[in-house]
Amino acid sequence: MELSKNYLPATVEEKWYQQWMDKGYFRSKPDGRQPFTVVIPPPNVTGVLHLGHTLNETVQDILVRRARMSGFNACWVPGSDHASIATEAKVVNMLKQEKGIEKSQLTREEFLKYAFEWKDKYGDIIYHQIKKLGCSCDWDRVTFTMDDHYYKAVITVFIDLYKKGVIYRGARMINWDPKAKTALSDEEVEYKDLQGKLYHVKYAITDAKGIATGEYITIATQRPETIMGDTAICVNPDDERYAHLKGHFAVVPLVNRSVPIIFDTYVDKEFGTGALKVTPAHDINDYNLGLKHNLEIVDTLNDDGTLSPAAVVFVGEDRFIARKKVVAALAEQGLLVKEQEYTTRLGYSQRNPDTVVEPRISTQWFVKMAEMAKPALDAVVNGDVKIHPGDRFLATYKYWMENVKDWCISRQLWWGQQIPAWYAPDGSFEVAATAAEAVQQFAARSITVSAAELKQDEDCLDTWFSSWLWPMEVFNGISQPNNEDINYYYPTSVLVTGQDIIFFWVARMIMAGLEYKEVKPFADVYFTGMVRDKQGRKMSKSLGNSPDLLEMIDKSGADAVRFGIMISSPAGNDLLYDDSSCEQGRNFCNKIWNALKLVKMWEQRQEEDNNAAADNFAVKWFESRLNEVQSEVAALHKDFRLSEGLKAIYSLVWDDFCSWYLEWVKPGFEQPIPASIYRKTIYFFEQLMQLLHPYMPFITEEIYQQLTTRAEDDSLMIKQFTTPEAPVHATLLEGALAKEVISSIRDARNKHQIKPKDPIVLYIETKHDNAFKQIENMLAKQVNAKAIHYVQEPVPGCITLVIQKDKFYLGTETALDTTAQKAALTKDLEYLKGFLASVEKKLSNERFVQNAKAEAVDAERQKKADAEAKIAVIEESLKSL
RNA sequence: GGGAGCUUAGCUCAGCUGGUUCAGAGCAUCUGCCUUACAAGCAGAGGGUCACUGGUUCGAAUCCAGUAGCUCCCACCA
Repeated sequence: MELSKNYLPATVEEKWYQQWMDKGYFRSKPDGRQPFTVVIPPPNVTGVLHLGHTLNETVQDILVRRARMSGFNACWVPGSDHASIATEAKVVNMLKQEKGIEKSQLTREEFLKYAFEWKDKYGDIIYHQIKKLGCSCDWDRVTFTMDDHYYKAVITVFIDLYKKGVIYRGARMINWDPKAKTALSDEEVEYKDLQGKLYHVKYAITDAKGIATGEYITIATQRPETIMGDTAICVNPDDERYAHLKGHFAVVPLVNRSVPIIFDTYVDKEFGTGALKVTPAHDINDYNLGLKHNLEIVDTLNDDGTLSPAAVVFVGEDRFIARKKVVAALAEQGLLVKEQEYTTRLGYSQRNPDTVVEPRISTQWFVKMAEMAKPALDAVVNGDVKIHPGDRFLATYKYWMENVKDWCISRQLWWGQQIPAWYAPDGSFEVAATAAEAVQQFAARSITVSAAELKQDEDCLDTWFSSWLWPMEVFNGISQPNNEDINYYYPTSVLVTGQDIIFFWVARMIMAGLEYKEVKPFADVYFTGMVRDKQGRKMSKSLGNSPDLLEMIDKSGADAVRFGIMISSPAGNDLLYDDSSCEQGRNFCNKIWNALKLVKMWEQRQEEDNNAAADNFAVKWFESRLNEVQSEVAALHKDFRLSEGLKAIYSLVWDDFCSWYLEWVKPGFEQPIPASIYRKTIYFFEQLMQLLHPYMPFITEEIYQQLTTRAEDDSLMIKQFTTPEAPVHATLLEGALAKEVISSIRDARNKHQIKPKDPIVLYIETKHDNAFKQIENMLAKQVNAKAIHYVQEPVPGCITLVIQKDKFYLGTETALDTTAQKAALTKDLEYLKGFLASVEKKLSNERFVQNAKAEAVDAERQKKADAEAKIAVIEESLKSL
């Protein structure tokens, strides 16, 4: 069969993925082997694969494939996350834009119907993309966080934790997203620095009887629209400026409400005016002050961020418009003292990045974290769960776990697991899986209600409250404890994820795993970096700098994309994406393809021989290089240094195999090749493809199948690695010498401008003729020599080279510049003399000889001897010039 | 305000337990080649006082301290 000029990935990739699927190679069932389990970090169900995923999935596939080829029963579970808030927002948007329906017009059931339709329509897109990438997931195990069994597991855990007293319901200051109209957890708030204004506003003072003293107190605030919610003015008790105001009151402008002046050391005398307005309903600090001083709470905002009737003025206005109006009104009444530029930090909703989060008091459900955090912290500190790379995140993890706050898990959304709390008409509630169970629980408290009277909590649970069960529930580990799968596959082997969700997800999975299985959920965590563009910016839709993955694959092939992403992504570092890396990957594929074409040309030209390979220096040299890199890659994998592993393989294939080995064993034009060498070459090629397979699965399988006829069930994907033999260093030297001789002669030719087509005559002055005689033909071809002679003394009129302890004379028709030659040799000589001097200096330093390790001293002595010998040779050559 | 990390060729990074065969790799650049596997290629080359300043040591890119710059995380100062 004629092989195409260039490698064409499209058909190859399609073909092999289908075959692997058909043969069931991705499937895993518990058996006698050791499992290697990976659960995918579930992408959002309605999302599309971006470069960040691509990096993650590629890393996972490399680990899984290598494990599968190393005797493990590899199981990679794919799936997706219902992504409560993000998906609900998308569905709401879609309904509005496509059908003109507002969410408020729908019942919960109607809305969920639309949401599931949406999921059915778009949910598979991301799986297609993962398949395109070549990922070897077990597609029979696809899990979705809203699957029935998963839903049940989440509810079970909620009820269990409630019964244990870990989950509670209460009114607390939480972060409110006025756009999504839901509570958020602290982790879902992202802070950004902003240029804002600090408004100085004066409040009239009245005495204890409410009579104006004519005095004013000036406070500073960034949020004048909240003054209607003020319930006190606070000053530092040590502040002499305000000491006389004890027992006095201040009048809140615009609403003319009288509020007490209170004293607390919390207030910084130096900041602003030293007087603080206290608005317990809209600021966490004020809330805490309010609790301490028993202040009234006046909530002046609606859930959509507009002013509520409690604000009295500007009711119904958006908070930011109200701010302007309040400022104008204050100015008009002469109460605005001044405006000051001020840099501040505002919290934004992670899922609605343009929406400023509002601190708000609200009744929500919380998980007590302190208790659960302890064992999860220990697991990481004592190395039961290892974080890679290194301990870069250990400090952060520790800090977070030691200062963890309770987790707000209720969301005022419909897309998610509905909270299993049942309220009786009197407002009391029971937590139970069903209304019927709740009725019984009420009965146990002597409250008689019927199921029909009970109302289930309207809220649903935070997405992360389902994802933290992921490593267990993908194997039904919560919904059906002790089933065969969970017992076999859990704990998983390694978790590959982005460092940005260490608290959202990683830490909480460790907590849940320890709570419900009493075993950590994974042995290793591998953090990949952020994907950035060439300018170092994060990839984002709004910047439009996120390339389309499918386009990339269409253009260069999945292998090339995988290569590009891995080669530019050192362990844990940010990935700076650049088209040129994928191009490098594509070029690499083409290189491999062409090596195949070359080798295939020899197939019909084999000539039976007497095992020439056994004695061939090129074969021996490459074999030891191969072994060396095989061991190196294995070692690198243990540390998750995948990018370095790929680099090593790349260089082995391109430089050692293609540039040196194949050139060395390549027969002349239409000449035969010794069969033993041909067989060795095929074997090497196969080994290379196997080593590379986890990184670039498609092309390696294709080459493997092309190299020779294979049995029906012979696939590189499941071919097991054999243990590499110990490297043979002796033969390495010979190869290394040959490389050096060839490169040096080529360099000399270049420097003396000898045209590539002009042959030279090569004279070799050496003590070991035999070594060179064996490689004579190859050498002649590699440096374009028409003849090789062995001499005992310098040949006049030639270019002289000294390589190790041998001398080479290049005879040429081209006119030579002896001065240049002399200059070159002199340069070498100077370097060597300098080198020798430093070695001698070191050796003459008694303290070095006494204190340094014996090997170090010996090494220096050896260096000295070598340098001296070489200097002698060069001096001799110079003389003869 | 607290913590962590980074600073090595134009760019992205290796360099583990300190020793001038460790100052490296890839990409980029330059030179010469359409040599019958590959121009998506081949053969070569140039390029860095290892951020700065001290210290430890016989010896430091490598260990320690300080300085500067960058990045990230955390934090309730209006």
